[in-house]
Amino acid sequence: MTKPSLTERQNNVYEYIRSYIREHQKPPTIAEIGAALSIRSTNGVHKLVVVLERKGYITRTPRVSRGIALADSDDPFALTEAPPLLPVIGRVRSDQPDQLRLHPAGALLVDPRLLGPAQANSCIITVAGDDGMQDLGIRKGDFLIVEQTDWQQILNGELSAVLIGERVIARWFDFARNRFHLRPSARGYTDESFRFDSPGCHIIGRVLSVMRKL
Amino acid sequence: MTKPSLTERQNNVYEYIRSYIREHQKPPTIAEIGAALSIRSTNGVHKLVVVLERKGYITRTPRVSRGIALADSDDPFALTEAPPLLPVIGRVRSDQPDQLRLHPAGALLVDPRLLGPAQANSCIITVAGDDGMQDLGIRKGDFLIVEQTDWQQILNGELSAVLIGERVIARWFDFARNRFHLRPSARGYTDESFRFDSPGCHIIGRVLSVMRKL
DNA sequence: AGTATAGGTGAACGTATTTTCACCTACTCG
DNA sequence: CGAGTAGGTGAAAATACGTTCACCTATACT
Repeated sequence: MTKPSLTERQNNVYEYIRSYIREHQKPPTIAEIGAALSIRSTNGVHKLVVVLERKGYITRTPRVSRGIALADSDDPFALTEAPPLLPVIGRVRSDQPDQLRLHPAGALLVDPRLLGPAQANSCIITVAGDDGMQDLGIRKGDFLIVEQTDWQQILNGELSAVLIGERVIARWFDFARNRFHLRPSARGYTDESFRFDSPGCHIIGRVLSVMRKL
Repeated sequence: MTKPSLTERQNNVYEYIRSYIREHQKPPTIAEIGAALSIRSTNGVHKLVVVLERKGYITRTPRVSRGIALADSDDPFALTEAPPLLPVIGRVRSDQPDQLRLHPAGALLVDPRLLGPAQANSCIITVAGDDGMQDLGIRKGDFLIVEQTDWQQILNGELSAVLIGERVIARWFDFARNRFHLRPSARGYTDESFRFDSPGCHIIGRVLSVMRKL
């Protein structure tokens, strides 16, 4: 898919945007482009920028300052293929599961292959809160890559991440007769079950991968 | 030149800025930081950001939108530095340990923090060849991030990756009386020991982290 | 008890930035 | 010629964004 060619003036703008991003690590404002190319009216720049977007050279976020991004996927300065940086979830109360993505305790870079078919923007990282899945090789403190899903989408027998109280635990998932049954794999832990609408228990999603720093 | 330490909240802000830049190729606005960390007043964010600047973690351009930049040029998340892509080692014979980095079976992107202080270019990824460290949560098939080192640099009691025959296994390392003692953690596996110059056994290095795709 | 520090709220203010409007100039093409 | 396109000026409107002010709540320290 080859893009429409640019006029000389359009190319000037495009090249300036690239060089500005390389130098400043952020896109220029409309006015900055104008100053660099001696265009006195921001409107003149605006029109050029609109054309660049229509021709597919850049993308823009309306009404956002510095809302220009390079579209060119094989451009070394574009944000293409930025490896997924997943938020590591800190302490969250199970009665506020919607705050899961807030208060991230940090973020970890992961290889997209650890996510399988899941979309990176629906994945988060939690910390295993107990040793209930020790026989599976999951230990307390391990990082769990979790695909956030509705509990309806988790199949019986899949490994799920569950928020109980303020901690996240991994368990085999089993839904029957209006109740979750959460089965551990380790001796010393017992099955627990909750009503699907229980306030003390929130199914976060499917566990995709495990990481541990020794 | 070590910087003053950050409070938890300050660190939240700093990490968010880093991840935002990584994802969007431009710094966040004050309001965006607030939204992400559930700070309703831009002033609350502003104060945190001012502290980050005073402590030397970021630099700012006054009154300019998205005027935040990471100060730390050797920051692992700076755009200039590519995230480490470690080779995944395929089958290698223990009598040819120097071919470890040849014929990689692939490569995985890892977060530099999983490496700890180790240099990325001395690290490789191997696949655990047995369940001898099951009690440590390492199972056959797991990816092991290994810092390649001389066996002399491994301390007794550290977890080592060892090439025996054609497979890599993880074991507790113990050197005494001119012999390696390799201790498993799982029942059903027995200690093995080798002379330090034994041809059938090659110490690859220290195990830093474990990853597993479920 | 008194004080300092970290972290907030909510509202106001001023500037930065994008967007739009009316109108202009030069060039190309049928 | 008449119409369309590219690129512009200048000004005004509409937000986005950074900064500041007054005041509040914890927690730690002396």
